Parts: sequence; C-alpha cells; structure tokens
Amino acid sequence: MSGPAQRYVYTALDQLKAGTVANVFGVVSFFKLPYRSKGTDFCSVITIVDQSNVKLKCTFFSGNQDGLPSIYKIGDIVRFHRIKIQKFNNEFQGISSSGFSALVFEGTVGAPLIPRTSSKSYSFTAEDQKTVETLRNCQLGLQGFSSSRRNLSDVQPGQYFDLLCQLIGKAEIDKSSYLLKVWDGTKFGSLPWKVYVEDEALEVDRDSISRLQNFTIDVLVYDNHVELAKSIKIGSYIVIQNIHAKLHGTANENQEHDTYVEFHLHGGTGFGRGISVPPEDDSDVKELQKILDAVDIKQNQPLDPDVITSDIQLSQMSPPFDALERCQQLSVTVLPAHQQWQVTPLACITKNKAPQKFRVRARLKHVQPHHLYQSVKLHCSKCNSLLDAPDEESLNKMFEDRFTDGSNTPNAFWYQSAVWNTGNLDNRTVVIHFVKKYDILQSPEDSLIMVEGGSFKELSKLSIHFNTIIPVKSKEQRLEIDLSAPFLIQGNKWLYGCIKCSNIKSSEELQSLSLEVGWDAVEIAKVLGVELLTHLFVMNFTLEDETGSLNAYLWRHSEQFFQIPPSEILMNSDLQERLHMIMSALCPSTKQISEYPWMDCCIRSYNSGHGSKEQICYEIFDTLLSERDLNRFS
DNA sequence: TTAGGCTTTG
Repeated sequence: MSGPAQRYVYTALDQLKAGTVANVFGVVSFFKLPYRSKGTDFCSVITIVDQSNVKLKCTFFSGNQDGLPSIYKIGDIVRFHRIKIQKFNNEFQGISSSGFSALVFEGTVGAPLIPRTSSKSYSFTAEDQKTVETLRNCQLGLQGFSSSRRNLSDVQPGQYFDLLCQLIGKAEIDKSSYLLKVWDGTKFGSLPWKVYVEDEALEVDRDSISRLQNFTIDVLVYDNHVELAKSIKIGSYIVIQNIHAKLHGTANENQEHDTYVEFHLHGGTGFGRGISVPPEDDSDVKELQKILDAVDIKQNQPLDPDVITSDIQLSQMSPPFDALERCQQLSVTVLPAHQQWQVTPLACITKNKAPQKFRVRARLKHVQPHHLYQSVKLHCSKCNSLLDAPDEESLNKMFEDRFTDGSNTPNAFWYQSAVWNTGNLDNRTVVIHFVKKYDILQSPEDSLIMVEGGSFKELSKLSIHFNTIIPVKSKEQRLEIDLSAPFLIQGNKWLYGCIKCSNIKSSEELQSLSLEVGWDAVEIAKVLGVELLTHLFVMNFTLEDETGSLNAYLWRHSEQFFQIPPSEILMNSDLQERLHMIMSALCPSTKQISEYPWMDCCIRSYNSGHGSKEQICYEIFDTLLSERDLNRFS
C-alpha cells in the first residue's frame, strides 16, 4: 500500500476490540528494552496509556533490534501502526502484526517533534503532531505511571532506580558480571562501595577517573547485561534501568561508618532491567552534558583527596565528620507531590519560556527582606492587592484613633454591654458588648465580644480570655465595623478586610449567624460583607547551584513551606523564634555558601506585567521544609 | 515461535 492518500484511523485504548488490527497513540508507562527472546527474534514489552486512562500491554517481536520501538524513558510518546489486539489473561494485549511500525517521541513538553523510527518512510500529519502535543501536556494527569529516574544524590539505600549517567570506566570481573564506573554530576549521599579491579583490567580515561573519584559509583551488571555493557564506549551517555542500591551491613546508627551501599544491575529483564544508550540529541542527554560541564569538582569535593585517598581511610574516618558530609548531601526540603520530577539546572530554567514547572536543587544564597516584619503581607485574592501587615506601632496608633468616652454607645437586645473606665487621666472608657446566643450569655472562652475604644494592649489582653473580638465604633446609635484596623481577633490571629473589595454591612447582621457552631471567622466575614485579606510571607529567594543563580518568590505557598501560620507570627514570639531559626539554618551568614544546605524546590515560571514591561517571574510551590533534616543544620 | 511487565537482591 502506498500513496499520499493513505489516512490512518486511531483507536482510543478504551475502544479496542479483540481480533482486530489497530493503530494507537499512547504514553509509555512501562517498558522492557529490546532483548533476545528464546526464539529467533528480539522482543520488547511496552505498556502504554492514553487520555482514556486505559492501559494496554504490548509485546513486540522483530528479527532485528532496530525494528522495535526506540524507547528510552517512561513518559515517551508512541504511535503504533498495525498492532493485533487479542485477549490474554482476561486483558487486552497488543502484538506486533505484519507491517508493524512505531514512531517514538520524547514526552517532554516543548522538546523537538522528531520521531525515532526505523521506518524508511512514514506519514506524520499535522493532526498527529497535535495528538503528540496533547499527550505530552496531559501525561502528568494520567494515572498509573511514575518514573523511577533519579539523580545519585536523591537515591536512598535499598531503592531500585533508573540512572542517566556518563560511562567513565569499565572492567570485566568474571564471566557473569561486569563493572561500570559512572557519574551523573551529583554525589551519592551515603558511602558507595568500590569494586576491586587490577589496574590493567580497567578500561578508563585516566584523567577523568582521578578527577571524578568522589563522584563516580561502581555498578556491577550481571548475566544478560554483560554483553551490552562490554560494547559501550567510554564517555557514552547511558541509562541503567532498575539499579539496586543495596545496603551492605547493618544500618545501626552507631556503626554508620561500617555500612556502605552496593550498586547492582541484577540479571534478567524483570522490572525493565537493562542498559540503553540514548541518542546524543536526546534532551535529557543534552541537559546532562551541560550539567557535567558545569559541575565545579573543586567546590564539591567533599574531602581533601590528599588526605583521604582510599576506601580504607574513608572507613576509618571519625563518624561525626562522616555524618556532617552526609548531611550536606541531604535536601532540607521535601516535595511530597512531585518526587518523580527530574532536577533542572538553574542555568537551563532561564532559557525556557513561561509558564513552566521545574524541580531544582539549589542553595539559598540570599533572602529579601531581611526583617521578618517586612515579609508579612496581606493579600486580597479578589483584587490581588498586597499590603504590609501592620506592626505593633501601627496597631497602637490605629486603636488610639478610636478612643471614646463611651457617651454615645447604643444598646440593643442581642448583646449586653459593660462600660469600663480605664481610670487614666484621659477619661477614656472601654465598652464591651457581649453577643448573646439564644438570648443567653456564653462563658468567656466561647464568647464573641464587640469592643469599643480599647487600646492595642487591652485588646491583646482580652484576646487571651475571649474567643472572638470584633473592634467596633459607635456612630448614630449603631455599632460599625471599620476596616482601617483589624476587624476580627481570634487569639494570635488578627484578621483584616480589603477596603476596596468589602461591602460592609451593619454589625446587626451578626444576629443572622448560625448559632449551632462556634464563631467561624470566614462565616463572620461573610455576614458582615468583609472580603478577608490573607496573611502571607512574601520573600525573594536568591537560589544558586553549580550552573547559576535564580531569583524566586515564596509567597502563595509560604505557609505550606514553613509550616508556620503567617497570620499568627506577629503576635507570637515562639513562632518568630522558630522562623528565625529556620532562616539561619537555610542561609547561615557566618558560613561559606558551600556549607549551606541543599534545597529541592518546585519552581513555576509565569509572565508578570504588561506590554514592554512584561517579564518572567519564578515562584516556589509544593515544597516544604523537613524539620528532621533541618535540625541537623541548626 | 519468541513473551505474556510486577512485589527483584550476586
């Protein structure tokens, strides 16, 4: 069959029927690299998923390896033509049928749309292009796949992981095992093992092996992987799938220096075990090349190589020094939602258009503002305005402006009032209105009180005893809410309303509150027509890694990041102390930056401003401090 | 024909 008129029909994975031959698109959620079957052919097993969230397991055979799809990474996008659909174990299964052909695209949004294929001629329409782009964009939302690709610095003992790395040395160990020495520009956090080999057995680039000795790991590959391992040229970029970081010895804390981690690629093809050599124009390979070129070996050298030259000396090192070095490999933050994302060097981020999302691993070189009170802001989610949160001095002034002699205070049936003369020379009074529930007064800890004329200090004291305080002013025989000061106080939370967006109603509306539940700030704001302002920390972090630096804001996700409520910190010295402790651990001004802790952060880029003033900004999100890891630095 | 992911471990 030939000719330009050929049109292909693609079937969604939830529409497949047994006994048919179909054409499909999908995202790779699992794959076995091509391997020699027990018959005459090479074989590859690939599972794909599409927007219908239905998976299809496929088994393909081909007389030569090139006839099988060139997949290097979970998330790659595939287009298969002429696969036979049949039932096996009560599931649909795709098998290569006569004329089978495949196109494979990188799954990364924005990567070039160049298909990997062995077909001499193939169709690729604008519609196909759209399908690939759609699958790229939606793959994070699809269920049922996660990549286990890691950087060495993120690997935990015991894990199985995939590693994109550069081969810098190799050696035959015996018939069924072969040694690969590799690095990926990051340092493994625990003590890696070194496999003993005679000098003359090791094929290696002598310069790089000594220069990179603290970055390389030894991986032993077994059985079916030996043949391929032998054939790979030194300097190649390779992916080793399903390496086992096997903990040797006991994980006893007191004997930490007795344990080390071995790296094995076990025999067989289970769990996608295998080694691949992606093409040099692969985006991940290009990125790795950049990282490896940029790594500052000197700065990252953990130990003086003249002092520590062999593994024997390493193991004799005193535990505290060893432990300190390990701490510096740890990240003091965690990314609960995006652990599978790969790290992007800071230098690469600024080359991308916005909006995009990245994971970075960097140190906090500098923070603005320097003082805590300057970083607490009030944000209106409706008009997006950002105001400084008033400090104690401003609060004093705000409430002083509302002092009263108590002569005009109105009475009403739904509250009971008490007048308190402060006894000060200014003949000032504080009037407290106790709001009734079902016509009954509540105990102080359950009470909502409206207060006229109190000072900041007096309101602070009242806030210890009463559940909720609403500062009010009397005007024309009514109690009024005024947004020039906090409109509601609950313990350490002093809440404000947006003057622009609120549509203030009479305090009498408080009677319409549901009395079944407690005094909910959001409910109260609603009945009073107040558009609540949210407290935020707004900070500008200057992050730095081996490739460059980047300014990123921390604001909308700041409470999640610090796990400290910004709405309470200005009134709570314990919280202030805690934030201070965190900032000195993240950015300890007394130390060299190489001693600062690493932080893994999710960063999103976005366009800000208009017209010629438009610029790309960066924001930290979905990232939180790990108290346990942070404590090692403080 | 072959393999049919998968709860691995030198």
